Amino acid sequence: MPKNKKPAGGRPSQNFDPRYAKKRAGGPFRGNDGGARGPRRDEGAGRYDRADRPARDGDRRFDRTERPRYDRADRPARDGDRRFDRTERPRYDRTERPARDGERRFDRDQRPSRDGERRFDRTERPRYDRAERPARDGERRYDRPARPARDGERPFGRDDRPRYDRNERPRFSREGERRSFDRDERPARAERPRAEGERRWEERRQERPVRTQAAEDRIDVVHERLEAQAVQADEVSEMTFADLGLGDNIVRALAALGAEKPFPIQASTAASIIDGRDVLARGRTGSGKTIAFGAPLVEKVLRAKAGVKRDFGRAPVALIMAPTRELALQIDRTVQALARSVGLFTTQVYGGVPQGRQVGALKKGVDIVIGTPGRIGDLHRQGKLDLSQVSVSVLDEADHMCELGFLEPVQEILRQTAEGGQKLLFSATLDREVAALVDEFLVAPQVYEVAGETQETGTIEHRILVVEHRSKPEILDQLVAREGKTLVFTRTRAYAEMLAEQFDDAGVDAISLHGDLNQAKRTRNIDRFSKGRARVLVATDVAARGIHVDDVDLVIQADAPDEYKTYLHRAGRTGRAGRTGRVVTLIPRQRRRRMTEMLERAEIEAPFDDVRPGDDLLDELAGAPTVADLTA
DNA sequence: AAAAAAC
Repeated sequence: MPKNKKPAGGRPSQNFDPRYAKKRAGGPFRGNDGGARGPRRDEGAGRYDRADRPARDGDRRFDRTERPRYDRADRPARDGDRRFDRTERPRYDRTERPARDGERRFDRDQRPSRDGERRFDRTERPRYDRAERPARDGERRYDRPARPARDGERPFGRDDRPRYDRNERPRFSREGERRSFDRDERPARAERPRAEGERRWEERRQERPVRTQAAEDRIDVVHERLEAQAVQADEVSEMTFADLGLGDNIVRALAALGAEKPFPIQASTAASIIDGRDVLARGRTGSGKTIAFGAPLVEKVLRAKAGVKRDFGRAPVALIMAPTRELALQIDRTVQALARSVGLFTTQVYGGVPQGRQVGALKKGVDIVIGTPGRIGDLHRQGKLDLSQVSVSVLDEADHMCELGFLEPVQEILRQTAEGGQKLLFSATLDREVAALVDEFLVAPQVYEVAGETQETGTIEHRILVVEHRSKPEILDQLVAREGKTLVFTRTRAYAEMLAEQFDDAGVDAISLHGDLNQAKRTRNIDRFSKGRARVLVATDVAARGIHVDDVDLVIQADAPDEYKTYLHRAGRTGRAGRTGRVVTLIPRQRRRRMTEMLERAEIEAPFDDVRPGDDLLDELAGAPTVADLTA
């Protein structure tokens, strides 16, 4: 029973909801962060706000957000227009000029020190050492418990490594340099007779030992458990959300979100989560993972808080982490709705926006924090986010969060949460990669996947188009000239930007999404695509995972992905929640073999077709996919 | 090699 009877509206966290903040933060500015530093409307509550009053007749209102910022540098120089470029002017250095006659130059260090004069000498000052200062009241110091070294583990310390000596390094020499390579002289690889003992790239790759045997064994245990706990979809098909142990308010909130009946992954994991078990769960893209962890998480936090007053400034007890800001925002939209229904509060903590708002929300007190690792770690280090009370941590896209660059910050954050806290790891491609986290943080995890949930039973049609490199732009133009929503993936940010412009020039409403855009623009663009105001979104892999946009019926991979997991996630932006979708991947001729291997790993069947601009097949593929296409 | 994630 929620202690807090106050309705959710009018409570502080509304101010931190990006949907409300959007108008203020947004703006088609180039190269700044969307004017987010301006005065905030919610700061002086009750102040008269002109924008809030309905417009009077003939009332002209100036809307800052609609006017593009004037950028002098963007305008071509007019004739005789002199532009000053700071970088080109050499710095004026007084000391380099010869002293003029009779000029006295003052050099402090040369002059004998005057009586009683204190001179500052860096070397005399003792170094400030945090560890030597007695801990302040309530200050928590992180001290990693000394743990015996694991087998084969090298303790960290630079001293045992021999110093790098420049002079011992063999000299670089151009002698005996390889003859320059001539493309045309060499026969194509397939035809070229194999030299004696030659192993080709694919074979070499297969032979390469990837991990030590110990690591392999440990990982296999995880993998086997994954297989062992598969839940049959029909076993749980009769369940309702109430049967799973969720309270009335949450069940009603779920219905309002359009979730009337639990999907298999939701039905199978809920009981374990509410029980407080550690959970690993794999569920196909679009199978409802957010609700699968979100609803039981809210239920659990609610039970833990039963009878406890919601104190001002209370520390969060649950943490959800995601790999991108957009995904964190999207998760919050679902979890916040569930949490509010029972009087709990959530806040988002992610980068690219000023901290103030997030810190303000934390100061008031929240129960569930949702965000990305960078800012969460940052606020924690600044002492603005107390993680010590977090007893449930969720990692969405867990395998991705274990990749290079993500793993360490994630580990560091999890180490700051309450000892023995519950951990939930979710992903559509949950695999051995999560072993690093499982080993350190999970205790006897329950592992779930839904039996029979394979790509073959999915609702997505896959096609591979083999194209000439030079005809790629035209082919893409032909594919995106269509009615439905199209999501185009590229490998780089620059190409995403370029394609969006190309489509725009061709008269197709296209926008981009990638890490070179400021957060205001990112949020605005994905919002425009969701609402259908732009029918084509060209994105990097920032949009590959987890992002849900209704009714995307065509995914185009302008660049093929490098990894089968990336293929599955990108493809999973369509065909969600049982709807049909189509994925078209463009590859150059020489990539056929690699593509075939990738599809095998992903367990996807897809026909290959050679296409040229203007081919009827392109128009066909641009049309809406039907169920018949899937069975064909 | 690129993308993501902090200022």
